Amino acid sequence: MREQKQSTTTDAVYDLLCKAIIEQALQPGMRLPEDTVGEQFGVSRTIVRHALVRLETMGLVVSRRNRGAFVAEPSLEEAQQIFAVRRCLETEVVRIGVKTMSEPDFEQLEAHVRREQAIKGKDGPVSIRLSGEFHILLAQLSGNEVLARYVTEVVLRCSLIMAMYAKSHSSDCAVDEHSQIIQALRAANPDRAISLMEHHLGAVAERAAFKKAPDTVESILSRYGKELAH
Amino acid sequence: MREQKQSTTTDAVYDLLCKAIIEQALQPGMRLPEDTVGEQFGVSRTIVRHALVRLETMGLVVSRRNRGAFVAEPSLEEAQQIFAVRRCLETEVVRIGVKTMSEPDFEQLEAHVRREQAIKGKDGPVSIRLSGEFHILLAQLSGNEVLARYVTEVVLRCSLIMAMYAKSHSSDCAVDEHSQIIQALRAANPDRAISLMEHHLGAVAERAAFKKAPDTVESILSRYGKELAH
DNA sequence: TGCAAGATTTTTGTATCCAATGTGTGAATC
DNA sequence: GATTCACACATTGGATACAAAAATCTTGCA
Repeated sequence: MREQKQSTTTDAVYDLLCKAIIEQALQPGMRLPEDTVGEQFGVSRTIVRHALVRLETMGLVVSRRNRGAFVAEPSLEEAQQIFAVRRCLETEVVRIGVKTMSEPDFEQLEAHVRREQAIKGKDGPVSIRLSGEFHILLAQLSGNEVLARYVTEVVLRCSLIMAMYAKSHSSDCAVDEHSQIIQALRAANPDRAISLMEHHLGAVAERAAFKKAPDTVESILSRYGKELAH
Repeated sequence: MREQKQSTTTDAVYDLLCKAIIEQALQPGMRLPEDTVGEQFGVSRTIVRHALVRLETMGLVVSRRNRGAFVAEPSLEEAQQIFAVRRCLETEVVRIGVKTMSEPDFEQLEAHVRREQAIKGKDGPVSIRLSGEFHILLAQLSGNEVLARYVTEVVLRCSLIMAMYAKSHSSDCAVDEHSQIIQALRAANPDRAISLMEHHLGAVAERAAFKKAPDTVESILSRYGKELAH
């Protein structure tokens, strides 16, 4: 999910936490006490803190002073903003992609889509993660590493949003759309690739925007529950 | 430059280092030993490390394992990539801005431009910083906080790039262009605003791309100097 | 019984300490 | 005299320890 150079302990903890959040093992609003996490992974708080700092700058956790870190609970407004940025960035990805990508890249993407199809409908959270990783891979293959980093960030945050708001991630059409995007890229058809991407992201955003009620109320209550309950 | 809520010591150190790098007080390639920085600011290495982690995720410093942190020296290729992302993001800023921004926002921007004009030509590094802060302010006024955060990042990195590659930052035209962008926004003319922004960033990127020789060779030599000198 | 104020406990913020790794210098050998 | 190896030094990676702040629990009082 990240660069492989010389992974330090911090990187490992970061990756694990990241994955756990995306796969909803750690749910939005959940507290992340430093020593609890540290004990679980067998590392000291120092490491955990570093990982949490990185997760915070990414927007996957928020931390309040002297209160600790919590898994982020993006509001609907924030979600809209993230989707807007994502649309903007990914449009750029395909714009570059049609010019720079070649056959091996397409094959790599298709291999990924096959993996998505294999797990389709079986494991929701993993399905969401794989779906996101398609976009991350696409961004990486564009060759612009800076762009890829930002896309990685917004995609991860979108995964969190989907986990929060989309009741059941019906990823059926999504996988198909991924294939179509690859085809448009292979055909070096920028307009079609861009419009497909826009449509695809629009669909994803809509799925998120409508099914909001149940999970959200609960998670908000979990924050203010003490005051409201009395 | 960042959120004001409850700034911890780490935030303060981060801000100072950030500013120092942007204003070229800390030049590209310069080492940042943790305890040296810590002594200067009167804090322990722990704090400095956290600040450095954040600066690294932002791309302003790079750190090599067991070697320490260095002020980043973006390559020309990296610079191109950053500019591409910046163009993409800032285009989105004005696209949103023409729809959401109102008179008070324009006045705030104009006030900033006046500050830019006041210092024009006097203090190069500060001029670069102010020039960048115009774009950051613009992004913040767009209302999309996520977008604003990314714009902040790329603008800061661009400032570093300008510091490295642009021999003398002739900000004369830049300030004018800022004013023109405000006018286009006020006239709610998206096409003109976007094209102005594109042109403006294109000009900035070009200034960076052409004047590369002297500073770069020097800074590269400073890294490999030991081997080459013998 | 309900509220409030203080004490306790938990958890973060920060500093210091030890170990591991990389760098540079210097001596020994070819 | 040049090259290579080894040892000492400096600096980071990581863990532990201490202090401060927040949350919780308890107890006293109305």
